[in-house]
Amino acid sequence: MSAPLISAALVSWFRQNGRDYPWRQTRDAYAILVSEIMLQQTQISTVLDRGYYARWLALFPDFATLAAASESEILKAWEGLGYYRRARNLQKLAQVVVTEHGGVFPTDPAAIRALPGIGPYTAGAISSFAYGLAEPIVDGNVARVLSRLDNDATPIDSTTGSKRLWERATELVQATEDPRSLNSALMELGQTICKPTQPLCPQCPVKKHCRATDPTSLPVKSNKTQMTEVTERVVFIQTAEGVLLEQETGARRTGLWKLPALPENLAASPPPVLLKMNYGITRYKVTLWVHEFPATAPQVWPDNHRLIPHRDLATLAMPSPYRKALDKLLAHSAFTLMA
DNA sequence: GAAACGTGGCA
DNA sequence: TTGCCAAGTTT
Repeated sequence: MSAPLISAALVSWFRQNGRDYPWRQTRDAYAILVSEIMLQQTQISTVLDRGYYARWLALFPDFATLAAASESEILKAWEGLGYYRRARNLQKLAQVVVTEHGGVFPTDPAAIRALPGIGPYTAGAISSFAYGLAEPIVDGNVARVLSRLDNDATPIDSTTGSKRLWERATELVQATEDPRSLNSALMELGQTICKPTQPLCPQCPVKKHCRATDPTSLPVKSNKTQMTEVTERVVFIQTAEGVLLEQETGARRTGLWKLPALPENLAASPPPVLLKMNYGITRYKVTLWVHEFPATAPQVWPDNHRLIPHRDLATLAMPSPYRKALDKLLAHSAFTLMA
């Protein structure tokens, strides 16, 4: 369909209705990059209202500072945002920019795409937002908008569907003199008008061009991963000196701290329960049991276990469920008052 | 190409 | 309370 007309209507709409976010007040590639990585699979309100974005830029104002930071500083600044690999990759990226690009972020889309943690969406976003290049973007919002516009029920997570979306996004962004506004408009339209459950079609700037007969039935997604229930048992061990924590070493939340796992030899007859919590992580529904640990059962803890002084607890990076559990446990603890 | 990877908000 | 969704990338 008529890409120039659709693009023009979107750009015009965005210029009048676009919201004023911090990352739209700058063309600094670093500041825009940080926003794009933080916002992956994460709501704007989380990033802004909880201070992550401003705090990160204050702690790590440029590539050189971020490249030289410690892993613990980075993880602490990211604590609560989830998908912690994003933070690691962001630092790797900063180190690559410093060592291989002379400290200057590349302007070539292919070079941007090659950086760690940068996929097709983020490469297009930075290319257009920071440099004004006519590079396409397809995120969850854009996929919804485009599939409705074309009334296309091809699953957006299929190869065919994805290819089609990127072609359409390319067509639209190349049909305007203002790629920055066009890409912003596509996302913001999905966010404010072309919403998942209650689209505001009467207010839509491209309703004349929209073929959707049943907007809420789109987009179609094929993959549905099954949730699995799991039980997790940990222990709360506290002395006057501090709390015993375990640093994760696996492939997931490596480097983050948690309550120590209940030793295998006690799993058969677990000690009394102090706290029970439910939380979800990716495809798992976890029931977390926090157990007492019998003083009569001395234990040699592996090397990744440390007795953390009370005053240092807040400086460590912990995944949200453990942070919440620890806060509750300490609220009822006599030692806390002494810390 | 499927699965893994966090978390908070909302219907 | 449960399920789905939100500016995706990596393996």
